[in-house]
Amino acid sequence: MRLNELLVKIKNEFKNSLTKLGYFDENIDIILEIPKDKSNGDYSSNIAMRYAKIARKSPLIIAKDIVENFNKKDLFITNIQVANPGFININLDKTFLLDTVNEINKLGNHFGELDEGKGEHYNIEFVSVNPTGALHIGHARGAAAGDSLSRILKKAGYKVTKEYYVNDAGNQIHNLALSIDVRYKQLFDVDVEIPEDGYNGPEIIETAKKIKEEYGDKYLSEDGYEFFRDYGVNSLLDILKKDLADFRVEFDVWFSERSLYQQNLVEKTVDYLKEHGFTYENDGALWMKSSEYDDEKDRVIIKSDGTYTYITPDIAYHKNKLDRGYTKLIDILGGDHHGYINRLKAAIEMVGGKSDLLEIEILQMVKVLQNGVEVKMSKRSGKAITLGDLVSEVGPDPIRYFFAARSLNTQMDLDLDLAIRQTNENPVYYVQYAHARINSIFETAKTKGYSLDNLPTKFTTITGEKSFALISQLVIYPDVIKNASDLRAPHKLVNYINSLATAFHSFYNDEQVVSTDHVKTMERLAILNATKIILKDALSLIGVSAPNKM
RNA sequence: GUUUCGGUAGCUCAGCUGGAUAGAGCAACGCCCUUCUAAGGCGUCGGCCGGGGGUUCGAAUCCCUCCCGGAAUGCCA
Repeated sequence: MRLNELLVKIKNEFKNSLTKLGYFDENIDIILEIPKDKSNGDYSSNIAMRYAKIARKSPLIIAKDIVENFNKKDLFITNIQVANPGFININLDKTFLLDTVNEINKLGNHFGELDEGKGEHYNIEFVSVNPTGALHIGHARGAAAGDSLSRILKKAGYKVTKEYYVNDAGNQIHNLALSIDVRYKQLFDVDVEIPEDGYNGPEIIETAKKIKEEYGDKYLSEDGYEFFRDYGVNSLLDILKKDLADFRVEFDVWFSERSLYQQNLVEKTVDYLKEHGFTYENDGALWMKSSEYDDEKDRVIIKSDGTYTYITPDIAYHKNKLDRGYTKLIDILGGDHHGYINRLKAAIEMVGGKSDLLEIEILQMVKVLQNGVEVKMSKRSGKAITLGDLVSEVGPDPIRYFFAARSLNTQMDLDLDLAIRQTNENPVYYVQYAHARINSIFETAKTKGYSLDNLPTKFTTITGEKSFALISQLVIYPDVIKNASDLRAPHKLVNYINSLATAFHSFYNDEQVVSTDHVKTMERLAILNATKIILKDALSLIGVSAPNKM
């Protein structure tokens, strides 16, 4: 029997006991939680306190009554008792927990997979940075968050499509083309300057150089605007893809904004809005009535000069996503986009979707510090610290871990000096070290003639407090997945990984694993094998590697 | 002004779907390597949980209000 089944049975027995007492009320959930302090038992219920009002008795008396009517038979309960001010604390037969070790060793990295998303297909859009320059550190947070969240949702049983919306049409691409044009001409000593809204990043110069190498001075004499634009988009997209891949972030779909125009989807969407009476003209522009759907005001979708605003193709894009049949759209956007939420949701409703089909997760800004001073990130100026540089310097692990460790809606400071430092000040090494240490124990065991092939499934020598502290961490892994998935909170997983690593390190200092006692050694190896599986799997969900050696 | 995120240990942050003495990492200090990796363990120090009201048996957590900081408030993207 699995732990979850046992907990359900225990809850049922609480229900029985309450029914016998004549208190039971369906509206009050019976909750079992794991107390912070182990001396309060393995599980604890506040049920007596919650019934105090209904029963009109003191929680302590109710708790006593519940316990007296509680039938412990076949519930693996070694102790059940009442504590002030009315908690009911339960201790489970410790050996029961050991079954989870067997389950992990049997299922491997499939342990913790849930069945939450039956029939659901999520589309999760993130990064979606314009292809006008390299990714900088600020963008890395979105990449890390979206990717980690996707992995967690998949683990929880959801079907997930990761998507990047490529803004390859519109004004910024126009500026990109002009910027490349200037850089190209400068390579031939033509006296031209980057326009005011142009891009100054080194990638632009690199792109111009590549064009010069391949095509020589061809575009000095003929107009290269369209060529520069298309070449630039492709070239910069390649850079983005590589930087993301190095950061262990891959996308299933790269969706081109321009493809919307090619299929007339933007025009059709505008027509749809017009036909359904969601628009009106004013001051020579076309407005949508978003204020009728929780947006603070109406928004222009066709400017008086006849061009679209930023949101117009984006509405067509989101309609397209809905048409593709996803059951939920998750957009991960930067903190500067929060004013965008309501107008996009309004638009979703106008094109026929329910507003809760679209879920927008806002990432707060990252303040980057170097030598204790804030560094401003700007793609226009080209002065930003790029993700690619950072990853090639320290690898993806510290950065992925750092971003995953914070909840999405906290404004965080990134201390570059600390991120780069490869010492114990950097918390990622603490958890990776746990994994490497386990592997090292396995190596030692092998040289002493032990094999991991036939791990024991019965345990007779596991008694230490640290052992059970470690095992109880393993046991809750599926709950952590569910929680992180439900709350869209990758950092919950990081907290867990940390606790697991702590439990292991503590165990390590307390128990000698490899010894001449065959039974003791094999049983400990079995627990560590399970620990290693979970550590590695949990780290993989946040895109961090689990090295065997450090 | 409005919207929104935040204010918890010296620093960076968890805890916020109400629970038992408020946690972690780093920093500081002290112990622990003839035995599986000391990037480790164990311990000490450190807190009006921004202020004030309220709800509750119980509030860092929920409600109201005020203060402080960031972000957004474009026919930019």
